[in-house]
Amino acid sequence: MTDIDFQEIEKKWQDRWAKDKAFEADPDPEREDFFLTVPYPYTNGALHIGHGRTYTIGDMIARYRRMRGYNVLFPMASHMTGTPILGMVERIKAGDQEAIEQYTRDLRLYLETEEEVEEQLAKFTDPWTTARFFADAISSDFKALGYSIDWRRKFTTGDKIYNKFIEWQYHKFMDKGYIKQGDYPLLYCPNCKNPVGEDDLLEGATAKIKEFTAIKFPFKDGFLVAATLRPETIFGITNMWINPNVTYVWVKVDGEKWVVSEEAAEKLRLQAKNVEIVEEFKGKEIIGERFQAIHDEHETLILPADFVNPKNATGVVYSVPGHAPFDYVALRDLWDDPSGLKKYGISAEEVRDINIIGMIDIEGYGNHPAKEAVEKRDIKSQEEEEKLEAATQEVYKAEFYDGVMKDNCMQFSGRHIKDVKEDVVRWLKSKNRSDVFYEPDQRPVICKCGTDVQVGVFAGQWFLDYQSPGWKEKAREALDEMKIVPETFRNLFEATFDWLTQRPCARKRGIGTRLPFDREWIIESLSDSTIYMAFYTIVHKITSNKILPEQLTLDFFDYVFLGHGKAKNVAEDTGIDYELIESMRSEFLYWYPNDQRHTAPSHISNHLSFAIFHHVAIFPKKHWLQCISLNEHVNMEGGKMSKSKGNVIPLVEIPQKYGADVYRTYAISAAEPGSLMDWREKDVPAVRNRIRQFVDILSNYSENAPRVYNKKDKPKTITRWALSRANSTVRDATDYIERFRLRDYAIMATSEMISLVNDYLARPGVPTEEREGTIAYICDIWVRLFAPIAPHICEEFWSRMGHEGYVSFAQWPAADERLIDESIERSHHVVEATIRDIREIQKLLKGQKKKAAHVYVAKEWMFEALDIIKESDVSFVVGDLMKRLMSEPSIRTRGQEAKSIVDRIVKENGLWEYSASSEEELGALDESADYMSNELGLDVVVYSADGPDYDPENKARFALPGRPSLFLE
RNA sequence: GCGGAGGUUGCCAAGCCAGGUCAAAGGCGUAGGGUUCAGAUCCCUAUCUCGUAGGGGUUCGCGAGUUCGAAUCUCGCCCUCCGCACCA
Repeated sequence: MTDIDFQEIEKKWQDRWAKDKAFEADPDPEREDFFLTVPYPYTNGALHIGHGRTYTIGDMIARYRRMRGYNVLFPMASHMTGTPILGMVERIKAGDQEAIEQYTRDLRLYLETEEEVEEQLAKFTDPWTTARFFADAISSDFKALGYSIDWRRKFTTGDKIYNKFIEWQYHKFMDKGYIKQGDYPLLYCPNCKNPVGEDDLLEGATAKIKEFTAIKFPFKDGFLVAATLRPETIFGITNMWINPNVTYVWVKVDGEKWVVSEEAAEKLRLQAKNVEIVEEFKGKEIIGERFQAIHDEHETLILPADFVNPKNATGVVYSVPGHAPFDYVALRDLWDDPSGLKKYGISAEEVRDINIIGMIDIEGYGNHPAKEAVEKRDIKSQEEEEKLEAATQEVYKAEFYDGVMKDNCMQFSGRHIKDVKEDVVRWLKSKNRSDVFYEPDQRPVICKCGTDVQVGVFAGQWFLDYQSPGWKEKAREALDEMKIVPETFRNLFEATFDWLTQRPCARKRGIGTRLPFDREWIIESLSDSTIYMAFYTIVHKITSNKILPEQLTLDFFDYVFLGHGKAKNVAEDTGIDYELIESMRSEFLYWYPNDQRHTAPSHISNHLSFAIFHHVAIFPKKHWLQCISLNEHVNMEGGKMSKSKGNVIPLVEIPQKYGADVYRTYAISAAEPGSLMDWREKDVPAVRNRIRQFVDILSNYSENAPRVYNKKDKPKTITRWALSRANSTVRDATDYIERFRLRDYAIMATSEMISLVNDYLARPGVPTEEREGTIAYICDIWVRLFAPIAPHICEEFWSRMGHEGYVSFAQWPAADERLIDESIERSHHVVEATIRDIREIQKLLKGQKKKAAHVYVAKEWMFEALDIIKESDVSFVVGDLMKRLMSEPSIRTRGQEAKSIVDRIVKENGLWEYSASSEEELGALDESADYMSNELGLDVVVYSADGPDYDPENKARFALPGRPSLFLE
C-alpha cells in the first residue's frame, strides 16, 4: 500500500497553479470559449460542505471543458447586498448572544487564538469588514479545494463600480417600462415601525399575506365594511353579525364613512388608507338596525354574535348561513333561543322569518351545504370551533372546486365558483362596493419585540412588473431554447414563470445600490444579481486600470455591453482610454453569452428566473443564458444540516479532515446532481480507498512506457479485453458527463477503472512486458479521465509520468473505437459467469471435494441460431421461435436440440450474453483456464461440445452459447 | 391550497425515460476466509428464500390494467419530502 500525503500534494499543485496563473483566462480567438458561472456566495458566514457540492460540480465542469480544448472562464465574486449581513452586524452591536456565538464559532475556524477571534469580532460592527472577512475566507477555502477560478475578476456587490453597473441595469428597466411604483402589502410591526422578514419573527415565521375583499354594505350615510375571502357569497346574505360588546368606530376613509372595529381602523391606517375616527360606539348600539344588501338592495338586519372577533379582519361579518357553517350555527342559536334579542328591539319573528339562502349548487349536497356539514358533525354550538373550522374547510373546498352559481346570482348564474370569484370582485369594484383588505394568513404572528404583526401597505413601493407586455413571452422563448439539466427541473421554471407577477425590487434598508431615480430606495439583493455575469468579462480591466466609479457612465455600459454609441465618444466623455474601451467591448463579445450557469434548484423560483427575465430584457438574443445546470442539496447522516443541530461541516475543515480530492470525489460520486446527496461519515473511507487504489496502481505502473498491443502483436485475449474495456469505459464516461450523469461518470473513472485493472492483474500468463505496457496505457487514459474530479493527485501522476504541462490542460482521452471489441467483452462476461456457476455448484456440493471442472462450450450452429433470433423481431413464444428457426435449413435438421434452446429462451423470457462464436467462447474460456483454476481451487479443462475428448456424464449436450455446461469431479 | 420530486431487497442508493440478459449495480452493515505479531480507513467470498449440479419460489408503497412478458408503461389509492415572493 502506498502512503500518500494528500495535503502536501494538494498544496503543492495549488501553489503551482497560482504561480503560473493557470486559470486566468483571456480571450483567444483561436480557441472556442466556454463561460461557466456558479452564483457568488453570500458572505455573511462560513460556507459548509453543502455549498461545496455545487462549487465542486461547477469546477469539475470547468476542468472537463478545458480538457476538451475550450478556453474556459470560471470567475467568482462575493455577494454582500441585502439585509442579512447588516442584520447580523446590528445584532452583534446590540450584544445579541446568539449572534455573537455564531460568529465566534465561524471565526474560530479561521483564526488560531481566542485573542484573534475576539479582536476580529470586535471589528464586526461594520458590515463591510464582516463581508470582506468572509469573502477572503471563502476564497481561501475555494483555493484549498482546488477550484480553477480566475480570481483576477473577483469583486463584491457592495463595490462602487458594481453599483454603477446595477444603476445602468435599472435605467435599462426604466426605459423599457418594466419598473412600476405602487402600493404593496408587507408584514409590518407597528411597534418597530418596520417591515418584518422571517428572521424578525418570534412566532408565525411562515406567515404569508392573504388578500381579503372588503365589501361595503350601505348603512346610514356610509358603509358597514365586512372583509371576506368569499366575495361570491354576497348573493346568499341574510344578515350582518356584530359583536355587541366590542368597540366599533365610524371612520372617514378617503372621504367615505365606514363602520369597522376599533382594531380594524388601525389596520386600515397601516394599509395606507387615510383614516380619521369620527365616533366610537359599542356594537350593541347598531344591532337591530338595517343595512342594504348589495345585489338586490333589500333591507337586511344586523344581529348580535359573540363569535365575531374584532381583531379578525374588520370585525364586521356578513352572514351566509347557507354556505358558511359558523353563520348557520349562530343563526340557529338565535332561532333556538331568541330571548337575548329583545334588548335590541328585535322580535323573535323577525329572526325566524330569515330564510337561509342557497346560492351554490354542488354535487353531493342539497340546498344548504353549511347546514349539512354542521349536522354531519353533530355540532351543537358556536363553541365547537374546531369542528366548525373543519366543516368550513369541507364546504369551502367542495364549493370552490365543484360549485356552480345558482339562478339567484344575477349575471354570474351558472358559472363555476373557481372562475367567477374575480369577476364578482370586479363587478363590486365597479359599483364602488369593494376594497382590498390584507391580513396575515395565520395567527399569531409576533415580532421579536413582542408586538402583534400586522400587514402594512407601502405606498410608492418600486417593483419590477414581470407581467409587462411582451416580457414573459420573451423569457419563455429564452427558456424554450435553453438547456436545463437535469431536464426534470424545466417545469419548475415554467411554473415560476406563470406565477411571477410583480416583485418589489427595492426597499428602504440593507446594503446595496440606490435606485438611480429615487435614491431613498435600495435595490433589493435578489434583483441586483441577475446579469452580473456580464460584469465578470470586464471587471478585471476596470480594477487593474484603476477606473473610477464616476467614469462608468450609462454610455460606457451601453457601448461595452450593447454596442450602442461610439467608443470614441465614450472615451472623450469618461476619460477612459479608447483602446481600453474597445478591448472591454471585445472581451465581452468573446465570452458572452454565459454558456452554463450551475447552482441549486432552490434558486429556480427566484434568482434563476430573474436572471432569465433580466437577460432577455437587456441583451440581444445571442447573449441570453445558454444552459442552466442544477444540483440538489446535501443532507448530513440522513437529516437536514443546521447550525443549531451542530451537524454542519464547514468547508474550511475539508482539506485537513478528508483531503480536497477525497471530498471532491465523494461530492461527485455519491449522488446524481438531480438528487439529494447524503453525507455519511462512514462512506468516506470507501471513497478514500478508491483513490488509494488509483494511487497504488499508478504508482506501480504509470511510469512504464505505454504500449498498445495490436492484433499483429498477438496479445493475450485478456489484454485485448483490457484495451477494449479501457476504451469503452472512456467512451461511456464521456457520454455520461455530456448527459450530466456525473455520478455515473465518477463511477466509471474510479470503480470501473479499478476493477478493470484488478481483473487484468488477476490473470496469470500475460507476459510482463505486455502487461506493464498495457497498464501504462490504461494509466495514461485514467489519469486524464479522473483529473476533473481529483485534479491534485492527477497532476502529481501526470508530472511523474514525465509530461510537461498540467493535466488540467491535457487533452481529454478520446476512446479509440478500433480497440473496442464488444465480442471480447461479452466473452469475458461468459468467463465470469462460468466462474460464478462453478462456485454455486461447489457450494451446493459442500463436503464433496472436487478436483476438476470440465467445461463444455456449445456448438457453433447454436450461436448462429441465437444470432438469428436476436436479429429477427420474434416474440418469445415457443411456436414463433421454433417457426423462425425451422425456416433455416441448417437448423431444421436439428429440431430436437433447437427446441431445447427455444425452451430456455422462453423460460428466461429473453436472450442472454454470449460470445460471437463458439470458437471465440472456447478461446476465451481456454485462455482463462489457469485463472479460473486459481480462483476456484480446482483444475479447469475446457472442451468443445462438438466431440469432447472426455465427457463421462454426457454433459456436453446441455451446453448453450454463453452457458457452457459443466461437470465437476 | 398551488407547484414539484419521490416510495426498490437490513440501511443508503442505482435501475424506470428507450419493458425482456433483473433476485435487481455500488456503498454501509453482517458472516466466513486471507494478508498480518496484532489490527485496520487492506484483499477475497457470501449476504430474499428453498435446493447434495448451474434450478425452483416469492419480491421493487397498495390495488387494478396493458402485454407473450412489468421494478420499468397506464389508471386509481396510500404515504414521504421540497419550494411558494421581498428571504439570501
